[in-house]
Amino acid sequence: MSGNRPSSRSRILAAAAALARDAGPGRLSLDAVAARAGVSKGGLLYHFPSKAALMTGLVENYIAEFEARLDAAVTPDDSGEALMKAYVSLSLKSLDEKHPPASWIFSAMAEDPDFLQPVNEFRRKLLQRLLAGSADRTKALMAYLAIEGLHSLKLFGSDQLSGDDRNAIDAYLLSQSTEIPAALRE
Amino acid sequence: MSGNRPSSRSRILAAAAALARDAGPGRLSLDAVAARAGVSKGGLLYHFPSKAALMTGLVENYIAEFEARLDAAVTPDDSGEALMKAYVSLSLKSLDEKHPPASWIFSAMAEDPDFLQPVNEFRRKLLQRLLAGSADRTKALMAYLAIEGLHSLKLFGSDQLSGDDRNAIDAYLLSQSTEIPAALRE
DNA sequence: ATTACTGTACCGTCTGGACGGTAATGTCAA
DNA sequence: TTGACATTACCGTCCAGACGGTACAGTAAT
Repeated sequence: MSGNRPSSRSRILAAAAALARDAGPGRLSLDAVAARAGVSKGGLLYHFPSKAALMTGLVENYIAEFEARLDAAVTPDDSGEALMKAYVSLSLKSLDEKHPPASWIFSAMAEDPDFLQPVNEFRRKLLQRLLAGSADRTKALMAYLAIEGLHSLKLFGSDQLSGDDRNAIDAYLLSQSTEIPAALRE
Repeated sequence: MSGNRPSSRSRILAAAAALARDAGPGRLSLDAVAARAGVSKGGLLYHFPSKAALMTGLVENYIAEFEARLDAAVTPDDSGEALMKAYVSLSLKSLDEKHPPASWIFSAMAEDPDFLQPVNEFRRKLLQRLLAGSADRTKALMAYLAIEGLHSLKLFGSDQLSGDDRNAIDAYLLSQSTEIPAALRE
């Protein structure tokens, strides 16, 4: 779907994401995005004929990128647990990136919650795969939910966790996803 | 701060929350809120002189209500673990209510992320109390994060968890928060 | 007289989006 | 080789509508 143009289209997407982060989710106007991307409004509308199309583009871009990163980390020797490990470390790592998580989500949500449907479906399937390959379903679920919680905290800009606590959780999550016997703990 | 008027003020708050849920976070206009609350726009602005005041009202109302429910469930025999137990069961229960979580959060976020600062601070203090009274800090953190994750899923309208999985998580979380020795599991 | 509104009219700003250009590049037949 | 047309990738302007907020006159209960 997405071509190999490094230029305007992807610059617009990046500008939209950055703007949602910096200016607040409700300030994501086409004018502002165009200005930030160094494109005229007409130019923006050429690539994304409506604001809805921009949002869809953001969503699809996010899913594609996440999927690619996950696939790159796992390679089809897919041992079930390997996927979980990749997911955990990828998610944890993405939390600390300079453009942390998908803050444009709020903009999409504000525009219309339905835009997130593809994301939800993608995550649903992912969780399915994660659970299918896990020795302890409840533990896997807990790990998934905890990561979701970490993302949520970050997304809402809260500063609830101390660095030590965050490290402890990271270590716990990573160790959980690597254990082989799943019966001898502590 | 909030008085004992059962009438317009609280009706407006309820209408705003309902509208954010039904019409989408971005459709929360003063006109729409006034109409839904059965109040004229002038009347709305009498109680909340600006949209910002409305948002602040929503936030304060939420915190006050949550705090009251938590206090009601725990009574100052505060055994540390008792608070965690109350928090877990209260959170789990609130997930299944007909007006599930605070969906107006997205509206506040869209308006200005700073509106959520009081919420974040409240949660931060709560987490501190939760962790202070816990035997196993990492476990407590995991429980908190998992609940956060559950809320996040609900908030984003995703349908990722099957009923069985949700039940398993509920049971696990509840059992975790009730255990006394914290060493014999399974 | 004060409180708690209702109702109407209005204003300035912002926003999505439609629209009409236009310059550069490519395609293709004569 | 050249002229005719098509496509791509934009630019800049304009507009109708929505929105937050103001102003103010009126009303009904306390």
